[in-house]
Amino acid sequence: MSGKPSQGSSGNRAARFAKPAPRVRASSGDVARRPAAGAARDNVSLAYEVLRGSIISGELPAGGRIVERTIAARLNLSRTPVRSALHRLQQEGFVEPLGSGTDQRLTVAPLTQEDGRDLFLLIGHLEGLAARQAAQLPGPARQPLVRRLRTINHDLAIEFRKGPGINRSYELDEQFHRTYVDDVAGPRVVALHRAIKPQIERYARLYVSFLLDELSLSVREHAVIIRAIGAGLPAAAQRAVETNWRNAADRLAQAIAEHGERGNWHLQRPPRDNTRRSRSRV
Amino acid sequence: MSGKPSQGSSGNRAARFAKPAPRVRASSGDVARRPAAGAARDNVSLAYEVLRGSIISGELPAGGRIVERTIAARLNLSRTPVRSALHRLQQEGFVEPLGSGTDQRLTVAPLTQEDGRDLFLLIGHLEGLAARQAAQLPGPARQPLVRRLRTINHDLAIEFRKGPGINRSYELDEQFHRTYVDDVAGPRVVALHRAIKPQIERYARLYVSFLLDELSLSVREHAVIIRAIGAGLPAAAQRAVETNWRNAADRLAQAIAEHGERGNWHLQRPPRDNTRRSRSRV
DNA sequence: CCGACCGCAAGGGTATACCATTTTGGTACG
DNA sequence: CGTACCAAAATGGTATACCCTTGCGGTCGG
Repeated sequence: MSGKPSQGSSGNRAARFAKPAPRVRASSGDVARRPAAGAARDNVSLAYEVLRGSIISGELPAGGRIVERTIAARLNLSRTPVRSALHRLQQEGFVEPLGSGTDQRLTVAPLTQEDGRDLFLLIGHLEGLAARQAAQLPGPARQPLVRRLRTINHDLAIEFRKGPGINRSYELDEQFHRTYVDDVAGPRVVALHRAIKPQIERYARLYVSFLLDELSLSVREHAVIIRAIGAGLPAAAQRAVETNWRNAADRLAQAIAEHGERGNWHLQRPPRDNTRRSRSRV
Repeated sequence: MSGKPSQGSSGNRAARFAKPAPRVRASSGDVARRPAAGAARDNVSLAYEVLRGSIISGELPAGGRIVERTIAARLNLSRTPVRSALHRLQQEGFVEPLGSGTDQRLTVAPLTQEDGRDLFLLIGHLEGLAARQAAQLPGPARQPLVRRLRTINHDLAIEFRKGPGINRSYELDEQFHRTYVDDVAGPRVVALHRAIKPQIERYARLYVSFLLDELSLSVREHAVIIRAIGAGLPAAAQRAVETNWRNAADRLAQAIAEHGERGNWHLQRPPRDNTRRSRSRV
């Protein structure tokens, strides 16, 4: 996730207009120089994805301020799509308003022990619902699913035996859970899951060591999940998934307690905005 | 609001560069007549609430098209806040895009059997999480909660004995569930609940008779919930709540099966009586 | 020396103008 | 009479200019 993804790649036509210095002065007049107004259909998605990625990766530090204009300039977009993206991120919980009521100063949501716990539990229950429904599928539809789950969990186990192959483990775990959620849950649950789950990665990245520990234990718990789904036991499947996540939540809470929280202490400032200098006049 | 003097710029490309307008700095003459620019702080909230209310009440029919400009005109706002509100509603599921891929035509989300079921189950599991946490509260904090729940459920029972006092029953049921969610669940769960729960009312309004039937049965199920929370049994509390909602979901599915779905006939055009005839030329 | 006032800049909200795309309805041609 | 093409309008996306509130720092008076 390099800092400047704006140019080229993925057909972003809007970026074709390189404008490093947003010193827009001269002609407020008109459109003549505007690159493309309604060109790209998904500039808002672009902004959304870039921002989300930056938050997840930690490039935008937890607790740090987020400024529409700055982001817009960085992405070479206007504030409008950026604003939309920020609203969405706010609703999903990646970003949260800081100031008092009327003032909507945005910040990157901090990573706290309590929030982490809520988050993990929430995901656990979302996935619990999916697992229950998976176990209720008719046999013919259930068996392929179970097979896929088994394969993934098997790979996960192998990954651990191979040693500290870090990243792939996380991805496999994610894939495991996604498998029974995306295929069987209703669109609402899937959408919710897709919106919320990535936030777990924020915590995961910070406490990798603990996470890995947790993951290796998960292999066993996954087996329980698979068995319950395979046997068509909804309650057991749900319980197994929820337990899996509850354990993870406990682990995370412990890790945070030891390592401290991030971003809960609002002091961050990117060194970039040191434009204070010009003020000495008056 | 119909005084729209600015004749569309549809065809006059030539006239565009009649105005170089290199200055425009000091005198903002042509814009000054605007009544209130940043006057109200929460026009977007206003739009959001009005729209949500209209959707819930059925004033905006399920499956009907939603048009930014129309709404904006109706509310005497510009498209910007309306757009924000619509995005939010879309994310929450009140509104959904219809057209093909790139085209983002918005419609009021239809009420289908499947969606209704998913919705009820989802809420059930969300509240199940809350109930579990409620049962895990320390005794001193749990008892007042239990007392409140008992009172509400008691009122609900009375309401039924009084006869067909319709609306209050629904409200009491809602209050019952809100009581253990808002007080004990984490902010994430509460926010989610607040965003999603109102959508249930859309279904409730359509199938009132079935809902009332269901509600009268709920009194007994609520008692089970109260007992479980009071006794501090997380698993039982969770199960009771989920069962409550699962039953409701079954009832709803049955009701929809009998009465038919609303808004699923994907055919544009709610009323056709509108002003269409500006096209008289040609 | 400390506290209150003033003023500027920062930052989010709103209105508006423009654009691209898709839909639609009509007309002309087969 | 049906179909294909064309033009207008409908509709959502984007950029931009302006507004208002708030926070912060400096200056001035007690």
